[in-house]
Amino acid sequence: MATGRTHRPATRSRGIPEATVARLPLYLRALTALSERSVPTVSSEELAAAAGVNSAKLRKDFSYLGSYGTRGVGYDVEYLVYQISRELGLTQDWPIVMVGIGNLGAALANYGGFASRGFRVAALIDADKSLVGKPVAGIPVQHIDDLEKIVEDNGVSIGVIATPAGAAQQVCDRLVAAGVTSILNFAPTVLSVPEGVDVRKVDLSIELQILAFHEQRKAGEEGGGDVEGVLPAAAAVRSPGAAEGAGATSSGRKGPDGDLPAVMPA
Amino acid sequence: MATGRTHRPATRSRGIPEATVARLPLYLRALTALSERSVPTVSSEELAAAAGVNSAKLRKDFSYLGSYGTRGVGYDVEYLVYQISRELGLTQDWPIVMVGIGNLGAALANYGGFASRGFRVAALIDADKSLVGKPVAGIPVQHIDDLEKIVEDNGVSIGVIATPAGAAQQVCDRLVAAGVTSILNFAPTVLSVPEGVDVRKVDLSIELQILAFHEQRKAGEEGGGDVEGVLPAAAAVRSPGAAEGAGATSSGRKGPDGDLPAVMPA
DNA sequence: CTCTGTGAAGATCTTCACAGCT
DNA sequence: AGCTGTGAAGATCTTCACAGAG
Repeated sequence: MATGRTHRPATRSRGIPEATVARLPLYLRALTALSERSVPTVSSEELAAAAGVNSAKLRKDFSYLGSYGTRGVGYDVEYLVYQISRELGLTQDWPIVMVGIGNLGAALANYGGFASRGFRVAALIDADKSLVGKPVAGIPVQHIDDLEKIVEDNGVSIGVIATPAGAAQQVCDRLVAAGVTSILNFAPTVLSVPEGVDVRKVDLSIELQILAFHEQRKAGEEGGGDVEGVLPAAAAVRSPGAAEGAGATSSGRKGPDGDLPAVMPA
Repeated sequence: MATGRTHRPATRSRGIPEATVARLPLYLRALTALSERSVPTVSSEELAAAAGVNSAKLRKDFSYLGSYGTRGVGYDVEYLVYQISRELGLTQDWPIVMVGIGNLGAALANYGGFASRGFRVAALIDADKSLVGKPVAGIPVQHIDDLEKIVEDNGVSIGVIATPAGAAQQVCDRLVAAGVTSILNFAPTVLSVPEGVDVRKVDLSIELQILAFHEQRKAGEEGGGDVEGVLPAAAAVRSPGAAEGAGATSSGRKGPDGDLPAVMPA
């Protein structure tokens, strides 16, 4: 998980397992697709296949939400879409601010998925004055000097950081001070936040490194000479479904030459 | 997992837990930073703090790699950087191809983290002919018709998909057929791949939804019991912060495949 | 009979706490 | 002393397999 300053303490209240929460969006997407095709019901088997998980896991996940299925039949698509949306809090409007409008920030701003899922880009913020006023994805970029005001005026509680690594912590501190309590961090840095603030991190460098690890394992190795225990013939490979991540991984590292802002500064 | 068996993740001395592998890049980044400051050694406590994990976990993780520390002292930074790099397979060159050069693809291509170690963008590929030949991040975009040739000529085994959701599976199939065995998918779709191929997914929409879930939790139970949901009639809209919006969401219609392209179509 | 919901078993991952090297 | 390395306990997550609703 990518929760920054973890929160283990809290009372084990009526909670849905974190692993399950991480999969709900996946189910929701599959269900939405079915809904658009006017499919009325699905079995756990079918839905699981569409979401890329196994059916037992899916049924177990749903069991934490309640008994929304019908034995011998399956699940009502519309009803389930609604229940999951509600559970995820998507039945309400979430204004978000995005800080750092470089290549990545622009790509994120253009990401259609926001609007359709209860998220609304309330503001785009950057430190580069030459960008201010310029519209990106139809939204004019505002200067970072106004960050606090923007957050407060819009009642923003979720912020997205797509600045270079060096600016991330500072931006994070300001967002938190202004009232943001959930942050999605694209900068390759570990953010430290006070308790109560959630941080999820997305870093492509880490993802690539993990792939490289497995790739290395697949390709026969040369000098290494470890192998020994590997089964001949078919090497054990991770099941594709397992690659599904709770998302959030993190990191990236500095390079000899350039640092690696998650994206270009401006 | 689509069809078959779940593989027994072969338990061998060389088998590093997946959770550990996912953290190695984090440690590597922290170590690289220390290395650049010419710090000779670090204790598990210090390094753990820099990486954002607890020290017991870090020591346990390192124990899978071997005994690279010195009791009473700590770990030699340079040595550890090397060992982790080697373990992750970063001591070799990994040519990668990126398919789908829209906003996101361009952002990724410009991502400095690639070049700085192990990864090399061998080619940028897009289906849009008007983009072909145009340099992005200094690399000329090539047409997707040449995908197979490009992959083969460059010995590419890792591909990055940043196309719209609708094109992802097809691109994936072609990459795999051409020899790619590891894929980093940014398109909001579940890719199905043959056994032996690894897929990792990065999905912004999912990350935001997970944050929304936790955010909703924090918002407190100001209202009263949520529970018991009725069918999607009037969605309850509750604003998290001060101001508020009124967009109900749930199952709004939107793009073609019900989902959002990770970025502008290529 | 079909397919959900779930107790229980199994597999992983995390944390503790301390033996043992330096 | 200080700090690593690790068995063992604990917490989570996954999978099995079947009772039982429809």
